Amino acid sequence: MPQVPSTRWCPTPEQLMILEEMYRSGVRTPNASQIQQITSHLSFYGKIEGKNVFYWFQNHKARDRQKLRRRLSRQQVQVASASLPPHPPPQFFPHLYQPHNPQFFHQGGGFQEPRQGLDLLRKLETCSSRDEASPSGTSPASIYGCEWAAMIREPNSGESSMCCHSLKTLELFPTKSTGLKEESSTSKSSCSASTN
Amino acid sequence: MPQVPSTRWCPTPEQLMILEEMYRSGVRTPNASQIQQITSHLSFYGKIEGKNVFYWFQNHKARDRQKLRRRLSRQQVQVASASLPPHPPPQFFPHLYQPHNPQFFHQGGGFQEPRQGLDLLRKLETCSSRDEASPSGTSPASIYGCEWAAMIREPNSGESSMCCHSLKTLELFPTKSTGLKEESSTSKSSCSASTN
DNA sequence: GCAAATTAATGATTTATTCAAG
DNA sequence: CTTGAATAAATCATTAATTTGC
Repeated sequence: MPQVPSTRWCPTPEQLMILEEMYRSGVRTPNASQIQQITSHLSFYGKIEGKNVFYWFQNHKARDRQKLRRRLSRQQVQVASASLPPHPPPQFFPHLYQPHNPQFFHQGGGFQEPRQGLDLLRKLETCSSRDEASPSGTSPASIYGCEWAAMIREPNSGESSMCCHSLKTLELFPTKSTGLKEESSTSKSSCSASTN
Repeated sequence: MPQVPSTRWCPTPEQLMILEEMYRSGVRTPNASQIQQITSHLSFYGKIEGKNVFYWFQNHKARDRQKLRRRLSRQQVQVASASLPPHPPPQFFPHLYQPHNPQFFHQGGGFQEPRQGLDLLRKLETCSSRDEASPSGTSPASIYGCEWAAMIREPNSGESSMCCHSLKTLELFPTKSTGLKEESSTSKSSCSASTN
């Protein structure tokens, strides 16, 4: 018997076919129960574990996003180079997100990812607009009492003079434009957004 | 047409670079005037507000500490495991799979389902659906065994049977192995014989 | 034709973000 | 401010495609 039987799962064509079909149907992040069932089902076509299903969806989703992002990024670069905006608007990718397929696992009315961390970006910057219902210290509104809050309360005073960036402390940081990876301007900053 | 201009700040690579450089230089908790200056400087590279800077340093500092703590913890674990096994490493949570964990009981209840993930993964590992046992020591999580299977069991959905491949929902994926459909979409179907 | 060498895909891990609760 | 939970992003690692010299 082979000493190194198999270090990793290798999906059979049937398994792959089914997984892709599910993905096309909108499955993105199956929960434990779903993974369990999928695994059971796919095990009919070959050895498979729950983690394989989990990883598959994770990777497939990620690489799908990656593909899209790269595509958009390229477009963005073209547009940006043509206009060269002062601040490149973070390009998000409003893309795939499961249209709650009723085909798969009637749970919770078809929703699978009720609150995927997609609209996560919404919160930080909008803190001022949702400060009302803040129970206590958790909301950003609570820190508005800090000294720095006074500063940001006056966007005008700041923005009008936002142009001068010659500061003693900041001088120390040469604006060396380090080569970012790919994805152009959205590499590390990971303006990860996804739409629900 | 900037579709939904994302309500929160997304640092540009330049901004991020500068912030990180400042952090490396020792900046941790800038006061209002410092934040003001930083904001002014960074606004050259993109839209930004004082609160963004404030939050960034706050979070970055926190995560840095966390990182350090984690690293130290890991080292200690290694040393401890080599010498004495006083108690399970702090990274592990023996009670993770407790059946009363509310996370896994929302599926049928019309509740929004919280995120899943690491915990789930932990459970998924080393839970083979076929006969062959996982090669000992391949994954770092063989410690959990198949606990996840028990965990994800739904209390009242009635579909907790994972033994049969024919699941009502999965029936929808016709296992038609009509030997075809190998088009461009499955160009990645590596492995196995009948690929393309 | 064939294997060693190289490259492309992709499974599996690790790390970083994010939100929410404490 | 801290910590837990759940990803998503980044990365590592292995397998399959393919290229290449013979």
